[in-house]
Parts: sequence; structure tokens; C-alpha cells
Amino acid sequence: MRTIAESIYNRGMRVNTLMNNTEIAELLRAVAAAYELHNADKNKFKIIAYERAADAVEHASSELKDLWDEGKLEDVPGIGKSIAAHLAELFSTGKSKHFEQVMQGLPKQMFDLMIVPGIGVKTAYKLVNKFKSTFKKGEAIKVLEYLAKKGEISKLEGFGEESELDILRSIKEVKGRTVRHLLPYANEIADRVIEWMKKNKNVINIDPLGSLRRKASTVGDVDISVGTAKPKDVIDHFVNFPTKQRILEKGNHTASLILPGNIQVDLMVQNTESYGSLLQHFTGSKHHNIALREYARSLNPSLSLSEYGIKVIKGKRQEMKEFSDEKSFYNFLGMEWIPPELREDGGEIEAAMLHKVPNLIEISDVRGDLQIHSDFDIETSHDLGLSSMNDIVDKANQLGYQYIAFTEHNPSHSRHSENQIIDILKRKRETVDKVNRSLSSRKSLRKVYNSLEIDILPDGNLPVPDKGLETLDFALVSIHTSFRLDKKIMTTRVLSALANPKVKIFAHPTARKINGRESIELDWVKIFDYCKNNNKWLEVNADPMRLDLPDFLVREAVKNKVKITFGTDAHHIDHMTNMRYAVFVARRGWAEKKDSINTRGLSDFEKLLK
DNA sequence: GCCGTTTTCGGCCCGACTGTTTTCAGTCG
Repeated sequence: MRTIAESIYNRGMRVNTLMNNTEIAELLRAVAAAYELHNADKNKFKIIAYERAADAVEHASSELKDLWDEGKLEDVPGIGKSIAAHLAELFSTGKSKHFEQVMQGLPKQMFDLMIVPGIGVKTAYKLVNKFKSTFKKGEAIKVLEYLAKKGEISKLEGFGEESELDILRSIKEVKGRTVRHLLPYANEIADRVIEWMKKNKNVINIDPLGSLRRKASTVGDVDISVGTAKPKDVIDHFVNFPTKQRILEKGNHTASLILPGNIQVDLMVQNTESYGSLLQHFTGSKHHNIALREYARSLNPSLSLSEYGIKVIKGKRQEMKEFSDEKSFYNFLGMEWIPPELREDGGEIEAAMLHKVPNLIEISDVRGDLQIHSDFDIETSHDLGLSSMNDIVDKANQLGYQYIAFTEHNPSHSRHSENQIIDILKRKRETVDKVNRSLSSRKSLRKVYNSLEIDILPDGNLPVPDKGLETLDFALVSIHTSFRLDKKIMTTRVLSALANPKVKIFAHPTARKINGRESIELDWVKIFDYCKNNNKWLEVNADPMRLDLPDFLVREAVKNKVKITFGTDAHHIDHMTNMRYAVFVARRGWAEKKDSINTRGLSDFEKLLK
């Protein structure tokens, strides 16, 4: 695996001009770390600036290299004249004199040590410097583990036996650390902890917070808040959670546990009078809170926001305003309540000040599911669904849908002649017609569509002959092979597939798999433009491993007036309830009911299909 | 080094917890 030090210092055969945003962010953080070591006081705000720039790069929706090509580096908030110039030098010549100068003399191994929880800039620097020659011999974390086991760390000034043990424990956790958890998995852990906490009668309010409450696609730590009159009692109960592996920390207001699978659960406790402030504070995001505090200070320099409430300084007197709910907290600052999904410092504070927070789409707005795979044997080379069309119809009625689409993968191209493909599709048409005739007028489902999820071949063609396409009501297209084509070629590939008149939906458009496969490279400006002008739609796929389009592209799509559709990609009726995850993504992308296609009733949807 | 609904100068978010200390530094969220 690539280490951080490698990505900052020697990128092997690659040149710096190919650095991606993650690597640039790591580099900017390393520069901040360097300033932290030299004259931290003097460079206090420079450090903050570099860290902010790193955050901004990490969250940027385009590659910085591309922005540089277009002369738009300084459009990224947090990147000003100076950093932009250094980055420009980096992109054009392969290095930045300034960054190199600032980082001169820093042992590169320290950056790898900083992955270990509890080890920050200063500790890492101190350790590598004390044991210079040993660190040169091997991988930084392994060396540290070896030194700690030998008892060398505790001998150092400022360290002790406890911190040495801590280092060993943390290294063990880094090694066992899995990637970030998928939202449904984190939800399940939270539910179990909440169930345990409710056994304690002093727990008055309880909620999952952090990225879990903001419905981010992946969750790091599971955060939970409790409102109570007896914080000590609640914390004691929490650290007795039956399957805990160890107690990470335990204080008067917070405690953290490690559960099996190396999942960290943090608990925050507050009295019920201030519970609203606690909710607000620990829902985050960090960037939202920072921006909110800065905004509060700009209103009135004597305002200070924290998990306890809003501190107002009047002369020599300090008053703490308490908020039992979030709405009154935001209202106090002269703004509307902001849905958690929007709290990423992406313009939501400005919108709330103007009382223009979007009326976000709700799960109850969805009228149909536009990607479902039945067990109709379509002789596909991909995965066939497991549930029958009739069972899917029953489930759709249960969910109150008016319409659904059967979207099995196309019959395999290599194993069939064109005529065989046409025959299979005709048979499916007849089967779907039969299902339509069998629908009960006493239930919600009015229509099932005969659709198909068709591979986009590398050259942009579709592996289904026109006569086969004629049997369909409409088609989805998606990419399942050749993921690594050049951006231009990939864009042409997708656009030529979308050009087919039967094709309405571009399904799971980035083809990413969370924790598994990177997104394909596409020229989104061109894709959005084409979709808007030709009545083509982009899917938000509800599969928790996909969640594709991702939230930031939903936001761009919506801004560009491109319509989105929701599909669960269900291969079993149980997957049909995943729809909520697609809606979460859309909400995080600022989408309203009007931005989606399958929030329309059946007759409106029919018109849009024409 | 960045940024602007009082500003192109003068500001820059807030607090908890731990370990090694004896009043605090470092780290984290």
C-alpha cells in the first residue's frame, strides 16, 4: 500500500504533475505540519490557512489539475494567490520550491506515524528524531511498534508507560482498521447501542449524530448523544456495553468505546435543557460548525457557540443561552433550521440566513422504483434477480408505488445471435404485458414497465439490436466494463449510448463501488448539457455500495437543471426498501421533489417518457 | 495565508480528555 510519506515525497515513477486531490491535500497538510514545528506561534494562522486549503482540495468536486488547466485554481475557497502559485509551479514543473523549503529537514517517516491515533505532529517529529537510525531501517509504524515493545518509548522525557501502551494499542487498531463503514452498517451498530442505552432510565433523549445523522454515504465513528439529568450514571452504563472491546476514554461529558470490527462509538451527554445545542454541535459537520461560529461572531463579536449553548458577553457579565431543541438554536442566530444533510459548509448557512433553504425531497415523494431486476430468465451474463415479478409487484404495492420498471441486464451478447436476443426480449414483453393485465385496481400499483439495463460497450454501441429495443418501453444504460478509459473517450462513449431514442436513463453514472472501485472519468459539463437538452435522466442508484450519482454530483446536476431518477437496483424484494438511501443522497445534493422524475404521478411520468 | 452584508487591513471556532505534569501540552472532533 502507498504510504503518505511516499505520496508526499517520492511518487515513484509518477511525476508530480499527475498528483490527484488526495495527494495534494496530504502535501498541503504536510506543509501545515512543517509550520507547526517551526515557529508555530508566528505561523499560527498560516497553519490554519494550509489546513483549510487541504480540506478544500479534498472536498473539491473537480481535480485540481483540471482546474489549473482552466485557470480556475483560485475559485476553490481556501486557495488564494499564494497557494495557487505554488500549486501552479507544482503542476507545471513537477515541484514547488516553497513547499520543499518549508519541509526541509523534516524526516519523512513522521508523516506515516501521524496515521496512528494519538500521534500528532510534535510527537511524530520527536519520535523519529530520537530514533533516527532505527527508523531508517524499516516501515515507520513497524519500527515504532518494535521500539514500544522493547520499552524504549517510555524512557523518553514526556512519555511514560501509559503512553507507550497507548501507542501499542493504537497501532493494533490502525492495522485492523477497515475502510469507512457503509451507512446501513453504521446504522445497525447505532441501533444496537441505542437499544442498550434505553435500558437506563436516566436516558431522556437519545439520537445518532455526526455523519450518521447527516446521512453521509460512509461513516467513520458512530456518534450518539444523550440528554439526561444524571450524566455520570449514563456514562457508566454506556461503558458497560456488553460487546465492548475496550474503553477508549471516559470523562464527565463524553466517552468512547471500541466495538468488535474496530468500530468506534462516541457518546456525548448533556442536560435536557441544553440538548438542542448538543445535537447541533455533534451533528457537525466540523466545517459547518466553524462557518456557523464565524458567522455568529460577524453578527456580534460577543457571541460564542458551543455544545452548551450560545454564550453572550455583556460587559463583565456572561450569559449562557440554552436551547432544548435545534430549531431555537438556529433561530436565535436569525436563520432557519438547516436539515442535517446540508450541514457541510456548502452554502447552507447563507441560504438559511435568507430563509431560502431548499424544500428537500422526502422518501414519501417517491412514486415508483425505476431499476428492479426480476428472476425472468433473460440469459444475461450479469447477475439475475432472485424474486419473481409477482412478488415484486406485491412489494411495490406494499411500498405504495404507482409504477415500477423491470430492468434486467441485457441478454449476453457473446452467447446469443441477434435473433435469439430479439426472441428473448419478445418473450419478456409478453410476460410483462401479462403482469400488467393482472394488476389489481384496488391497489396502488397501476403499471409495470418493460425496461432493460443495457451495457454500454467500450465503443459506445449497445449490445441489443434495434428490433430488440422496439420491445421496450424505455431503456437504462450503464457501464460494466472498461472502466479506465480516457476522459474524452469515456465521455464520447456515454454520449453515443445516450443518443439512442429508447434510452432515457444513465444508470449508476460514475460506476464507482464504495471502498472498492474509483469513479470513471467523465466530462460532467458535457454530460449535464446533453441530458438537459435531450430529456435524458441521471440515476441515483440506491445500492448502499454504489449510491451513484454521489451527493456532490447530484448537486451539480440539479444546479444544471438535469433531472434525476431513483432506482434501487434491487435483485431481491428485500432490496426495494433501500430506496431511502438514494433519497438521502439526493437530499445531500440539495434536490427537491421537482428535480426528480419518479416523484411524478403515473400520468406525468407517461408524458415525460414520450 | 485567506478573506470581506461594518473591513483590501486586521481579524482568524470552541471545548473535552489523557498523560505527565504540578499548571499544561498534545491531540482530537
